Amino acid sequence: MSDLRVRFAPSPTGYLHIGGARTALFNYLLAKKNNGTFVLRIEDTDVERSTQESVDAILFAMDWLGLSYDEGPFYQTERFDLYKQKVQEMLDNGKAYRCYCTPEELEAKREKAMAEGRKPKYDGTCRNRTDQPDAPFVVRFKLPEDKEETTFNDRIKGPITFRHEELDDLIIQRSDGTPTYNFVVVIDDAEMDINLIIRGDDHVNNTPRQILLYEAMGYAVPEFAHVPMILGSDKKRLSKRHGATSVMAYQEMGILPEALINYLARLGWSCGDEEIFSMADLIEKFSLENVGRAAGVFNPEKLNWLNSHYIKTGDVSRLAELLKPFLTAKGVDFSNGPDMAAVVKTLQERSSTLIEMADGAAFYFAETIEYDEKAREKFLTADQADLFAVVVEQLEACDQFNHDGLDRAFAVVMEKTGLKFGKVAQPLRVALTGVTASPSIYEVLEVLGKDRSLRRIKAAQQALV
RNA sequence: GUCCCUAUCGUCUAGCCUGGCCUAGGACACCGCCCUUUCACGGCGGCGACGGGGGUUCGAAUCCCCCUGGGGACGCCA
Repeated sequence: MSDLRVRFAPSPTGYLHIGGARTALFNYLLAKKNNGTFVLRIEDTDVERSTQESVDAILFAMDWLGLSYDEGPFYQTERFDLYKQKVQEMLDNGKAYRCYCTPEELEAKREKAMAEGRKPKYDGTCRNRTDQPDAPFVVRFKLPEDKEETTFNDRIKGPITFRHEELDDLIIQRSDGTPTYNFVVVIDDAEMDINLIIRGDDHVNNTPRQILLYEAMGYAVPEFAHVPMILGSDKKRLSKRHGATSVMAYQEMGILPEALINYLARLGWSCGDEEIFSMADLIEKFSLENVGRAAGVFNPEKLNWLNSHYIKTGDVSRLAELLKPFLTAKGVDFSNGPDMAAVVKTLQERSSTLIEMADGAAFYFAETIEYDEKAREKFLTADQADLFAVVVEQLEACDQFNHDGLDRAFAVVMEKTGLKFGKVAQPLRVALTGVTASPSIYEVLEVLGKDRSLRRIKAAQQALV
């Protein structure tokens, strides 16, 4: 096989969908694995619905995911001359014809066919007409009649055969003169030397006609690999009502790109019992042979689990940077707070998203602690006065505000008060964080630092109920 | 409706091609126990599937057929 050339060809009519991201990922992976070329092409022949904002959003999302392309982005709207020329050639050599049927007529026939239980197909009304009325027309591809069926060997699904009687003469040029998807996709994939087309399952029905178009235009037919769709929890095609479908929505939810990549790759593909894959692992191990043939249900819990894994094992300073926008979004001013990296370290094992981490980190930066009412009633009571007095005394005397130093200080506190550590820790936790769940007390004290910690404890002494 | 695809725990899946190693393995979720200064992490254990029916075979999750379920397509969208 010649050098592998694959492509991702989104239509810019919205954000990058996670289904699209997955087919982009599979293309990218295979290209990298085989030292091939990954082409990005923007399918914007539907000028009505295509927008520059969508193009930007898609490019941005691909960049966030780390899916870089080797060629492109190519825009189909910039290639209309080529398509025009191809349409003319088709017309000239009798492989296409003008059709003057109106959309209304076609719609009526479609409905009639459906009602009668037949597959709606164009009936060929204009197929053999020779006149050229002065009326709007579309150009249709004349379905070749020399074969009864078309078969292709899908790299994922195996051999698939369509009887030509299921097909009809498809429109390759609209009445406004613009070319249609099924036509340009063939021209572009052929002209860009794409030899393996990896795309969504929903395109298998288009494949036989596209193959016929390749043949009609004298192009080599590429290989196809149709990846199954992603479904929602009700096994319906994944859509907004199942939750977020946009790649960038996951970023906003505090998901790391490597977690999304890992999740998307494992949805419908596997490698033994392995679950954790870096991009490098995927490039090394991915193969079409191990892609499943059935549609898969999107499972946010597993994505979250992967995300918690990547947060747990992620680089601290990177996470610190990623966390900042989430803190800002919460209205947390971290300009004078404790060291962000130190904060992150205490939260890595207890956060499954950056949102959770931001929630857990907010108390570090608070000017004054707002106590959870229940926590205050339980732990900041007047009978804790003696305990807090001893704690303040010992922490003020503590000259090493780290684990060992604090351990020595609290040994004294426990001895003087006769309390077990648990009885000391909880009231102190509420004093320092306002709530009953937080990173360990030593970590909190150390990250907060001596001054900030003492200020909070003293404030709590004033707030005892 | 017609055509195409598809079918292992609730979900993602291993196993299927090259039948016996499968009293079907892993992961998420869930439950329990342990660890423990809280919450988590972690460790251990549990729950839980070959859609149904026919074949072929000494033997089928694995091969064949039918049924059923699910998805997709049927556009002057892509």
